[in-house]
Amino acid sequence: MNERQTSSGSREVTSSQAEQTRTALIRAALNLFGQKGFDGTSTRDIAAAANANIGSIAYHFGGKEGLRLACAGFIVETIQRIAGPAMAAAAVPGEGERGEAAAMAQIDAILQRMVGFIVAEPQAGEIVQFVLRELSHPTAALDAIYAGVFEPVHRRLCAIWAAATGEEAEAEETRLRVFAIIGQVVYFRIGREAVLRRMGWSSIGLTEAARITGVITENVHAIRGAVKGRSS
Amino acid sequence: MNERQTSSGSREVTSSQAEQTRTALIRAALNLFGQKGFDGTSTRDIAAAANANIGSIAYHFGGKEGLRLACAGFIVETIQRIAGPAMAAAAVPGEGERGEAAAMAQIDAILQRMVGFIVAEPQAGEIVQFVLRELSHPTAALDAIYAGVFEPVHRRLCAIWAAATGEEAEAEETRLRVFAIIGQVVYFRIGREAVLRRMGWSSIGLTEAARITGVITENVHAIRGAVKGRSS
DNA sequence: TGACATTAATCAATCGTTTGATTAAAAAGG
DNA sequence: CCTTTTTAATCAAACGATTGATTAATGTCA
Repeated sequence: MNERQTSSGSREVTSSQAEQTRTALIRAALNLFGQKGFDGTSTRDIAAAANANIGSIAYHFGGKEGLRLACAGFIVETIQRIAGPAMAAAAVPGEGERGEAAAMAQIDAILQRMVGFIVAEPQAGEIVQFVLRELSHPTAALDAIYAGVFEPVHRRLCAIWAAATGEEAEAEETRLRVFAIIGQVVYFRIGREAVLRRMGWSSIGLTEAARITGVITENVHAIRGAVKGRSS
Repeated sequence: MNERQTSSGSREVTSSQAEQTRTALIRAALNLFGQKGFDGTSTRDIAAAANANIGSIAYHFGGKEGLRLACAGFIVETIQRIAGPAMAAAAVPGEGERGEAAAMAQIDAILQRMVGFIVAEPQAGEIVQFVLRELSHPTAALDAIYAGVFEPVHRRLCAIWAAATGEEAEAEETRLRVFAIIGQVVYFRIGREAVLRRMGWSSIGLTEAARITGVITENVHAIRGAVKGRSS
């Protein structure tokens, strides 16, 4: 009942009217859920923001809960699309110090991307907010996001960190270390309001993001140095 | 209408019946707000959990919004009470390397306390959750929490960090650095669900908190070393 | 007694969902 | 090729339930 027909051959592949309605609802819901929370958002607001009818939500997604799950799917697709390239294997340039330096350079690039996206990007704010709410109140939507984003990204970062330090990628310590590094980035979004007030900033744009990236990059390099120098 | 009487002299100082109702409502609200969010919590649930009548909320706090503000006040009092001693001036034992080592030792102690409280303490979870929700959706309650907790704690940490590194306490870089350090701790609460799944943990107790503290402490020491060694 | 506190009942408003009618387009039949 | 039938999609309207707030009556102490 919910699935669009994919029947005979000669049919317009590009967004049917129904597809437009679906994506409009998802976009609106993602925005409102992130901004006012799931419970704080009414289906009427979503429908109005999407220029769709209230009944469309039940028709296309089975209800408000189904729409939330669809938002999670949209997020997974989006993140995989924009974060995939930066996380790619980078054709491991070799073992030894050459490889370590290359891995560290990749970490720098990823950090810059992460800060730019998570902290500064305005259009990504709704996604981050949505995920943060899911993290503090897990539903089935989090399962999809964890499996599609958190798990693969964290695992990849652990591998790169291992390549940069010589540690074991899946060691408990490495996994915790990577979480701590991610935390440095993410907190500037979670604690955004506190950061703005304490720093006297009115917003976090490119300039402020660059300052944040500088400090965090310096931190990560220091940590890497300590971990590496520990073996001696 | 909202204020409790503080009338004649010979009155039992210990919790009057009204005072009990007030604190019961605040405790219940704090718990439920943190668990299900402000919009997700009904005044009926709060009253039921506090064994009080629905009307009591309007009577004592003027409404649901007033109760949220009262929760913020309760949080400020609580944090100041349990975090105050650890943050205290520690009677600065002197300048030079002696002072730096002492400051670093105090940072270690504070880190351990912070992780233990923010990440592991179950009864503090509701407070953290409440604050996190306020951070992502600021109301007047956040103003109280920022002024009573965030600002003084962050400022104090900056001062201690300055004493441990020789940097300037209120420099932009120092403030950002302290935020990054706090972020390492806080993320293990925000991303709790993701951490649990990735680490294969079923909960974060004393054992897990100790592992986290170990990694973060190592990180902070590495960062301090890099910042100090930079001047050469 | 009189001010404070609690209670049950009720209010209008809003919630998510469901309904039946309507439209447009594709499928089927000859 | 034209007609008939079926299906997908949207819409306005209304549903029952729940929301925060208010009220008037009652209870409770000093």
